Amino acid sequence: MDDEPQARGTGRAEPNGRATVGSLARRAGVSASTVSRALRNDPRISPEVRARIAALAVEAGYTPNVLARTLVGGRSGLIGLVLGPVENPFYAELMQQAVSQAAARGWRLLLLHAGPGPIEDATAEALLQYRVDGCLITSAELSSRAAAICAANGVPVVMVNRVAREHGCAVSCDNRAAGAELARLLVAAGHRKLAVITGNAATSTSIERAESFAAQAMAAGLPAPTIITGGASHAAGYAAGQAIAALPLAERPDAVFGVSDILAMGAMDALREAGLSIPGDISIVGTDGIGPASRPPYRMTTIAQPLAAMVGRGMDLLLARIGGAVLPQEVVLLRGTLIPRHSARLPPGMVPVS
Amino acid sequence: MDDEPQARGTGRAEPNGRATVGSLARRAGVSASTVSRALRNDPRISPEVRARIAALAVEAGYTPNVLARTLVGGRSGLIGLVLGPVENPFYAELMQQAVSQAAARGWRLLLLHAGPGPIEDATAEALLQYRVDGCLITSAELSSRAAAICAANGVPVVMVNRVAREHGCAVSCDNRAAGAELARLLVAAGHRKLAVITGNAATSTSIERAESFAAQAMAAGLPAPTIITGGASHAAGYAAGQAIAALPLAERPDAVFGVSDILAMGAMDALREAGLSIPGDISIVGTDGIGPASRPPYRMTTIAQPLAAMVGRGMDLLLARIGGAVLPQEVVLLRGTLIPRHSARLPPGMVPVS
DNA sequence: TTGAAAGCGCTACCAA
DNA sequence: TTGGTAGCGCTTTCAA
Repeated sequence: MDDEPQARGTGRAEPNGRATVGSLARRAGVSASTVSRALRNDPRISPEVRARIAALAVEAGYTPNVLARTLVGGRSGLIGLVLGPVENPFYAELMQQAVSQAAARGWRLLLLHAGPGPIEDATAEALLQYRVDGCLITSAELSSRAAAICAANGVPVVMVNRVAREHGCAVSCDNRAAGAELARLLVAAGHRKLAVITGNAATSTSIERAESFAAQAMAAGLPAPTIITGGASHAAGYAAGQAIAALPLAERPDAVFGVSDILAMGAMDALREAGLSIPGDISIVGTDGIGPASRPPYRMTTIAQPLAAMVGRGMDLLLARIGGAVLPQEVVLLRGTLIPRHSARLPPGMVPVS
Repeated sequence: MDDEPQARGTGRAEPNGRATVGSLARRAGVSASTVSRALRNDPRISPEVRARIAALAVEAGYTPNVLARTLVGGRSGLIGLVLGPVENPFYAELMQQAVSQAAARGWRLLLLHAGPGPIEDATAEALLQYRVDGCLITSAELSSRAAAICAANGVPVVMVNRVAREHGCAVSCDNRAAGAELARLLVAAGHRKLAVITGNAATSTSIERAESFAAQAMAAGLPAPTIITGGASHAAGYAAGQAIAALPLAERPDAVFGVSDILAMGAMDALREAGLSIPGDISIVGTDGIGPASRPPYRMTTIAQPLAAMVGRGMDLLLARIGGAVLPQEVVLLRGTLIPRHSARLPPGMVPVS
């Protein structure tokens, strides 16, 4: 293990490894406790001593060893991050938010998983091994093993864009409101035959959006929307679009709701390839508000999720529980924003963005 | 710290906190040393004892505290990850590769940065504070501060998709070969007036691709390609496309090389909006091989980077240096793969994919 | 084959 | 205002 020759970098002030509280104490002629306190700006340390130690620390290139600090009983400052398939830009955008907002709070992210499917068991262990203070989950599912680990060890969990079925808090877009709003929009625009492309069957997000969309359509007196099985990828949306294009004309919907933008984009690509014009022949709407959906080929009418706010609220929930406080599990629903664009025929008077 | 009411979840075997080597030792009636050795499968421990302790560990839900293990002198098992702007799916795809390949090697990723611009100084510190064993950088630039930190502290650094200017190893696609190959392709297809949309001016990736593209074009007897200033985003490509469309007809190129797919996609969107047909009026080619570039609206002719191999080689380089071994800095160039698609008129005999 | 002791770097408690 | 001591959880000599 350690018998390899240690090539400890170039001329650091500390000849033999990095500066420590101990080495600073020796050089300053004070005790380690004093150094520790001075470095943390403990008001009990005299200004002179504090300044001297601070200068010394800078000179020596001192960096506190967070691991040791954590060992003695504090927080690790680490948040476990679990991401869904980043083929969906939604997760990539969410990740970028998470990184910057975590940094703003002095936290670091331990990237545990990214991709489809649940966390592997071995990875879930890392969450304990590194003593993460909390966990931010955005994947389709927290593996039951990981969930058990968190629950059993008091690691707070917050799911973003998902409502947890078992353990933990959640921050989510108001998916029911979103589904209903899109249905109302399509109805008002004069559409009579709706279809919905479903997402991952196991996710609350997909279910809620699809259900409320259908319920609203029926409440408006339309027949139940045709249900097309989709998935979580562009490819799944594409396949769904092909299926729609293959429908006999009498059964073809005049408006389609893809429960996520990436899905709706796939469907749009397939429908256009089949020779249909959007929104001339068929209107398409999605949800999420991802960047690519706004670009010229798509100009997707969608409900944008308030991503920054969602991540922020998620971290608030985490922070409140990291102290060890026993708080009730909380579900926060944030309202999305309708962005009317050219992918759908719009109700009279509604003007598309851009 | 520990006097707060600990909501220690459900019936963990250890009533008061997590199981430790010490607690297992007490329960097994042996010393901590023995437990430590047994858990690490030290051959000196008798099979019976080892089995007994292993069983006990499982029963108690024991997880080693990596932080403590690191403290005593070992590796942290942490790799710092620095990502560029994830608006470019290339970085998102790279991240997914990095996560799975790191996990396969028993490493975890500390996500330090994601987005445009260099790491903030405060973030760079984290890399020392958490004692990362190495660093994987894919951002436009390692801030000079972060570079200095790594160099001064013997933290191995590998840049992926970038050739480091100062410190560290690099794994990159053979960008010169890629640029030249695309130029040859366009020339062979009969194009006479080429243009190139440049990327971030500071990155080796962009410079190499653009330079070799231009050199090859001129070597084939064409005039120097028009240089259009681009950037790193779809928006930058879009602006470049608008600039091209605004050119007087006599100056308009008949083929455009965007040094990255995302850039080329933006340009294509703008050119189409300006009423030009692709590849009828203008051929467009890119580089990277990102997923969205293969979809119907784009069908981008591109050179795909061998992402998995690049990440793998990057981790190899890191691994070799993490022991502390003093190895020369190494630059690994991997060859990309041409994927001819419909965004460009192709040379006779070359058939587009899909 | 096992145990005792020391120490990694840091903070907290109790004295002074 | 400062120092001494102990201990977080683990590994690793050195002894037995």
